[in-house]
Amino acid sequence: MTNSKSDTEKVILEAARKVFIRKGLDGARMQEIADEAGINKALLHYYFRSKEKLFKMVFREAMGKFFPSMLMILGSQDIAIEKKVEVFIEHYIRIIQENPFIPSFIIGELNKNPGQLTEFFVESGMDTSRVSFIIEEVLAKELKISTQQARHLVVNIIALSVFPFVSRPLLEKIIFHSNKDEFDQFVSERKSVIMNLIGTSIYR
Amino acid sequence: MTNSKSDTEKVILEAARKVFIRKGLDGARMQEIADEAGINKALLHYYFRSKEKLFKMVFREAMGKFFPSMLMILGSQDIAIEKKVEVFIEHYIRIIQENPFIPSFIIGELNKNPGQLTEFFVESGMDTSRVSFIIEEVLAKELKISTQQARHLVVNIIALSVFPFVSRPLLEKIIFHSNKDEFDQFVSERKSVIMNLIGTSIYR
DNA sequence: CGCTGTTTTAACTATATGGTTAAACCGTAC
DNA sequence: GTACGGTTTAACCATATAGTTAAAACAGCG
Repeated sequence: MTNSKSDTEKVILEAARKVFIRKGLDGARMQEIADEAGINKALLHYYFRSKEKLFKMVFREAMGKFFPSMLMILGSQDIAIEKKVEVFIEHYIRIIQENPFIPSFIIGELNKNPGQLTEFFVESGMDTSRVSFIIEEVLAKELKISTQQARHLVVNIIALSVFPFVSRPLLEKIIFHSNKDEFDQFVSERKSVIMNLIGTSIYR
Repeated sequence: MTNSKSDTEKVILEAARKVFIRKGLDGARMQEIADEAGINKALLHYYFRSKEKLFKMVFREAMGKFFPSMLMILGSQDIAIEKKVEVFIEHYIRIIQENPFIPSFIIGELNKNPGQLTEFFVESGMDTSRVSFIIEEVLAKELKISTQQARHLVVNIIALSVFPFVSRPLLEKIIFHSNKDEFDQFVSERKSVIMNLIGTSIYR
């Protein structure tokens, strides 16, 4: 058996992450998570009380991989805005590549339970006024564009970065004829494609 | 009771569409679909055999809303390519606005069962070689760009069109402070933002 | 060692779920 | 009216599921 309480919690969380992210809340089974963790199912309840509480932790953690660091990059004061956008794109694509299933997981679960899941995330400390500040006072000001244009910019970057991953099964099948190497090549080009596209809109 | 077999099938399909698209395969309950349809649950099995078969029909139908018409628009021979891209973007955004939950549904379900769901769609008649033809022989040729660039273009258009909808709960909360009117205003601007962005990359 | 608190286990529970069954009902044709 | 095939219903069923329970096992301390 594991050495201590914190190890068991960790083992459970790791297993839950794997299972929830691929199966979603409804599709995941507590026994499956227990099997993945190599523990007795009753421990899930002992440590986390319920399936939903366990899911909440995994969901918040998943969200937390994507948003806070974006604030840090765009909010930093010692880099030129164009460079910040570049680093942001680079960073974003890298995070997605390291966690390719998380965007689909978030999108799918949000569709099923938008209200509560958004609250889970906001509760976790997401500072929405900080986001607005970054968009209005940093992006818009430094790029000399309107707040709304800055919003569009952020959404465009995220959209262009995320989409190939969330639609991967389809793109591979339909456009790349199940050729994974070609798809991977396509993905490796995304950074420069996005930079060019976004770059022209910033400089225009 | 309904008048005939075809009415009962229709009523079931409509109810199943509503429930599956919001709850997904695992989250939807057969009793819930029966309640939504106002029929006895056993009829679901009588007409459609199983939950999965019913889901398959709904999934294929949902996919069918998004892809075939894109081929028609881009494949038509009597419009200038730039106009075709414009009509494509316009059409795509309109379809999404009319079916705002479908993209999230597709993305979420694909994450859970990529192999089989992709097959469901391909089985339904999606002509992947026709897609390649459109990308290579129409888009790439007419725009005088490489096949790979044409692929990026299609993915960019879809990404920019779809993303605000799949991330709506979050965007509304984080960027628009739950102001639905502002979000709707933002969405209404997407067409022109996307056209400008894509337009500059086409003409560059 | 005994005690206490914590962790883990195996068995159990109440309820839900997708699916089945048999009979009742309906519409049509003779 | 009867017979027949198709549709619908209410009850039922086998299994799965999240969660509970009580006891065993463990760890640390005096």
